[in-house]
Amino acid sequence: MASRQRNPRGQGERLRDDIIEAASRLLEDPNAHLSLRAVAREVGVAATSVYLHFEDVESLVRAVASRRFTDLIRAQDAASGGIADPCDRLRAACLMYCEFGLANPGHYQVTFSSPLPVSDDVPWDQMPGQAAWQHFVEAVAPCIGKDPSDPQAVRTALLLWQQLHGTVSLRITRSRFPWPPLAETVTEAVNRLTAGQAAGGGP
Amino acid sequence: MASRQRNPRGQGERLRDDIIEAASRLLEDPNAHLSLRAVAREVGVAATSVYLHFEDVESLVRAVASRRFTDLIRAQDAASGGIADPCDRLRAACLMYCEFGLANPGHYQVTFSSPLPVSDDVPWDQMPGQAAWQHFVEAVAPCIGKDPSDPQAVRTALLLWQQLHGTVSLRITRSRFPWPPLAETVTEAVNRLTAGQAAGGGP
DNA sequence: TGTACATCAGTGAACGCGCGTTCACTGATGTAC
DNA sequence: TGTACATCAGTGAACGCGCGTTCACTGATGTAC
Repeated sequence: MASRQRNPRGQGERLRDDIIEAASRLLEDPNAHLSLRAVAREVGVAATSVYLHFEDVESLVRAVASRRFTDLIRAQDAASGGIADPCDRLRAACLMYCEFGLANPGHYQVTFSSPLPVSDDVPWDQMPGQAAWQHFVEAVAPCIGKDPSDPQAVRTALLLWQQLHGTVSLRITRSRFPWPPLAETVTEAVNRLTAGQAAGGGP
Repeated sequence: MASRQRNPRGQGERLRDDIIEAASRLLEDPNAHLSLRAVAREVGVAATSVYLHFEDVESLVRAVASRRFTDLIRAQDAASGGIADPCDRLRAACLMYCEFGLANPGHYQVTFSSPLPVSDDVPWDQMPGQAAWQHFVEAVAPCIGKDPSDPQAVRTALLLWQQLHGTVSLRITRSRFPWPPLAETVTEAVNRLTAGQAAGGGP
């Protein structure tokens, strides 16, 4: 904790990085209440030093969330990389989404379940999760034979996202419920929600 | 706040009720952190008096959650009461679930999004939400022509619950997302998730 | 009818703790002249 | 080559606050004899 030594001149930004990673570590615990002083302690630095890089705890949390979002995108790409069939790819990506969330419940809460404090004047398309959402729509579209800009692709992606989020979120907070195997649930959800969409008509 | 007067002899349990309702009021605000002292202040009572009825904040939260669950069941019944067609009934109940959650985001978080602190030896079927879940399965079953005990009815109910929870939870925490009208989403979700289930085969 | 005692429904002061935030300070490393 | 100054990367003491928890106490209402 106290073992940290001062960065050399010109490398002051490195503390910023250390703070984000320390906060991230503390947020691994779901139901953790992140405090500025706890983060400073974790880094091995005076409490006041956090102010040098972050205005408040909220902007720090936002920075953590942003990093974990890129992790998620990367994990999804890795999981669906070698798969040819677009629906198989989609199923793999969805399963990975859930597995990722359940393996990192604390970070999942930060990225999705918490209100993600963002000032009111930040437009939607500049928010942390925007890139991940776009990425997901692009994974859904080919499975139902649509263009990512097609409203039907967007609607299907929305339903799927809601389903996956519900799946992860409920399994985290209601761990005592007799849940069926994850892969089974995800496969069935994807099948039902994409069924009949390729033809062009609703159910 | 200080206007409260002592209950008459034999009516000591009334304070318990007041505490639950005060806590409930404070929990209307999502992202509120409930504190014992704040509850006591809200009731108009000394901080120590809360200990007379609750061991800690967690058991108090559990009591609040339990009440809000019965509200939810009642609201669903009210919404789907006069409807004959079982699928129309189900859609109405689902829509009410979402509307209820979005109208009371704080209470929704307490009942579903928080880990609902319950000691490890309480079996699932004695947990606060169990009755609501059973009730929901019974609403889903007739729409797909199954018995509530049929595994397929349970599976469908599970997917629907996950879908609804995802819908509510994401709309609460990601209010800036360009969400489509709620009724549209719910209708489409129910249709897709129940489609083809009556016949007896999966997709 | 009187009185001692028990019970009930709370109160109020005090404690130590971690928190966010402020303020003036420090000490190493560069830069101008 | 020396020296004054500026900048950088932090530090450390202090503040007031709300919190959970403890402890002994209070004062009205009943009950036994």
